Amino acid sequence: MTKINELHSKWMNDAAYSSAYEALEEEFSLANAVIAARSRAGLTQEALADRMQTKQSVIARLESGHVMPTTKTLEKIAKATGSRLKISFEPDTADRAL
Amino acid sequence: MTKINELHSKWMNDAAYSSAYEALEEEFSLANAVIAARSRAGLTQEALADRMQTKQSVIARLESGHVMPTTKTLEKIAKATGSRLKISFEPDTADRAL
DNA sequence: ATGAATTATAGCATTATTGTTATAACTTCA
DNA sequence: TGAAGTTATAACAATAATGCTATAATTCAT
Repeated sequence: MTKINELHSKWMNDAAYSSAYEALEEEFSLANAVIAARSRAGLTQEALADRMQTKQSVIARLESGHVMPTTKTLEKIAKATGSRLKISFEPDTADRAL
Repeated sequence: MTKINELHSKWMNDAAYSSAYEALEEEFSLANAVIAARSRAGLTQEALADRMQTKQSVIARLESGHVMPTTKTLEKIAKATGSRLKISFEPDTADRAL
């Protein structure tokens, strides 16, 4: 049981997820990106941790926004959630469409 | 003298910059992103280091691609180069335009 | 070629993230 | 309510990034 799709839809309009979406501080926004990636993949913290060969507490810590993770960790998250990590520095003054 | 704009144009078609642009490994691509951001800002490694309150060797190390920097460091780079750091996990299977 | 400027490497101390275990808090469901 | 499942916190060791100094290697201009 415990259909992960149900969990997904639950997460989509629930506590951590939606609240994280409001705050837009970089640090917090990164935590949100992690949560979003995991949510998309339909994984629990523990399941994601397993795929990353680490522990659930590590994921919780990342999603808490209390650490500034290394890009190595971000890469692992990307791979484990079936996503591609994109890091870029966008010029501040650039006034292009997207 | 030593107009940084000249340096910029020099970098634009030179060694590190263009060669880094070819290799597309994530790790190396990140180093490239750092180089590109610094290049756009028209800063030397030392000038960037100063703005980041660190040392030239640190920047060189980052651009060498031998470390997986923390997001804290990436944020500093963004601020110092007048850019905005963007980190995202893009779904692998997503087949959208951009 | 000489010298100045810029970048690359090395080594070590410091600091922060990560690994790990344990446990609490919270939610959902029977 | 009670149990299972999920997430949050704490504490500490291990690991890796960062800070720093010194110096080599490159590049560029004169």
